[in-house]
Amino acid sequence: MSALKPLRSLKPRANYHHGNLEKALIDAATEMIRESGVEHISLRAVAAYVGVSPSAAYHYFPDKDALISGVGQSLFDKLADRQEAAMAAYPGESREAALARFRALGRAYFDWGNTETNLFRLMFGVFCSLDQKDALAARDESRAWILLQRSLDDLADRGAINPALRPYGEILAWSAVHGATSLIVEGHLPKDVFESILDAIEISLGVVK
Amino acid sequence: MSALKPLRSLKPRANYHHGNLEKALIDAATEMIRESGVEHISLRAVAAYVGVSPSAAYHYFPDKDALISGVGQSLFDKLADRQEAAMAAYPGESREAALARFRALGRAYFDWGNTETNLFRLMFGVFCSLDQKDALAARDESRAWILLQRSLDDLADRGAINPALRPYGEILAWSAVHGATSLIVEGHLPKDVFESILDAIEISLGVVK
DNA sequence: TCCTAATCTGAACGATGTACAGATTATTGT
DNA sequence: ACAATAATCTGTACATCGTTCAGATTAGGA
Repeated sequence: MSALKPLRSLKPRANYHHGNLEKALIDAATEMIRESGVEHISLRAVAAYVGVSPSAAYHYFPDKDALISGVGQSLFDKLADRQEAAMAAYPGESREAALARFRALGRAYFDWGNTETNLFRLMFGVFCSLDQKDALAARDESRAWILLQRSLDDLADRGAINPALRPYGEILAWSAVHGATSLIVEGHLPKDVFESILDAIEISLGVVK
Repeated sequence: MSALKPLRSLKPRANYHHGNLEKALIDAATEMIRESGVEHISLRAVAAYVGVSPSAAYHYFPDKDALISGVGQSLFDKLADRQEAAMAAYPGESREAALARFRALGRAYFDWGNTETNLFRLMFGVFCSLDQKDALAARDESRAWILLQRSLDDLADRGAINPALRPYGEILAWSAVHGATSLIVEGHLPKDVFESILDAIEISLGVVK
C-alpha cells in the first residue's frame, strides 16, 4: 500500500482553475479504488489527492456516486486494451490462430479480474448497473463487446464453430467467462478451473479442431 | 419503499436485554438491505429498527462489516430453500425429470437474482469474499452447492450426461448460471437469454435427451 | 438476597457527503 | 486594453455515520 499523498501541494500553481479537473478526479478516483476498493474511498480523499477542495467535485459530478460511476464506465475501455494486446500475441489467418485469439480474449478477462480485482468489482457492481436500455446501448458500443463479436465472427468464417450455434456465442462466452472470473475472484472457486471453462465454451459452440 | 419504522417502540418491554439481539439484528439488516441495497444501510438505522442503541450491536459484531457479512452468509441457505422448492415441482426417477430438476435449479438461481437483486449482490460482493481456503470450505458445506452436486450425480446415474464431462459439471453450471444472472441483473444482457444459457450448459455436458 | 457477569445506554469524537455563499480567475465583447 | 460576465474553486456549515467508552440496567447463580 503506497502513500497516496496529495500531488498538487508540490506545484507552485494556485489552486484555482486546475485545468482538467474532471479527468483528474476520475484518474485519482480510479487509482484510489484500484488500491483500496470502492467501499473505502471518500470524495474528500479523492479531492485532497488532486489538491482541490471537496466542493470542487460538485461542478462536474452531481454526487459521489456519479464520480464512481464515471470511473466504472471508463474501465470497460481499459479492459478492451488488455484484451486487444492479449489477442495480438496470436496473429494469423488459420483456424488455430482464431481459436487461440478467442481463448486469449477470455483469459485476458480473467487476468483483469485477478490482477485488478477492485476495479473488476466496480465495473460489475451496483454503481455501474444501468437501466436495460442504456446498458444494452452502452454495451453495443463498448470495444470489449465488439472484440467478442469479431472473434466469434472469425471463428464462424473459418468454420471453426457450429454455424447454428453462432448466435449464442456472445452471451454464452461472456456469461461463462464472467461467472467463472467472478466466482474465482471472490474465492468461491479455485483458480485452476478457468481453463476448463474455456474448454466447455468451445464444446458448447461446437468447435471442431 | 415501505417505512421501516422502529418496531420495539410499540412493545411495552424495557430496552435492556432484548432476548436474541444477534438474530434480530441480522434479520433487520437483511430486510433493510433487501429493500435499499447494502450500500444504503447504516448500523444506526438497523439498531433503531430493532429498537436498540447503536452501541448494542458491538457486543455481537466487531464492526458494521461483520454484521453485513453475517447477513450474507445466512443468505446462501435461503437461496438453497428456493432451489429445493423449485426442484420439488419435478419429482420422478426418469431422465426427463432429472433434467427438469437440473434446469429448475439454475432457474431458481436466476429468479433469486432477479427478485432479490439487493441480496444477490450482497452474497457475491466484497463483504462475502473470503480467503480461498475458508470460502472453499464454506462452499463445500453449503446446501446450494450440495444440491448442485446431487443434481449432477442424478444426471450421471441416469446416463443423461457424458460421464467423462461429469467432473466439470459443477464449475461449468455454476459459472454459466452465475455469470448470466449477474450480467442480466446489472442490465448488461437482456433477460430472455437465460434459457439459452441452460441449453448451452446441457450441450457442454453432453446431454443426451 | 446479594454479587457478578452479561447486556445495553448515552455522550462523545473524528470523518463523511453535501449545500451554499462568496472568492478567484478566465473569457468575451467592445 | 479594459470592464463585464461566466466559469471555477474555496470555506464554512450541517446532519449523519461508524466507533469508543464509561456507566446504567438487568439476569441468574451463590
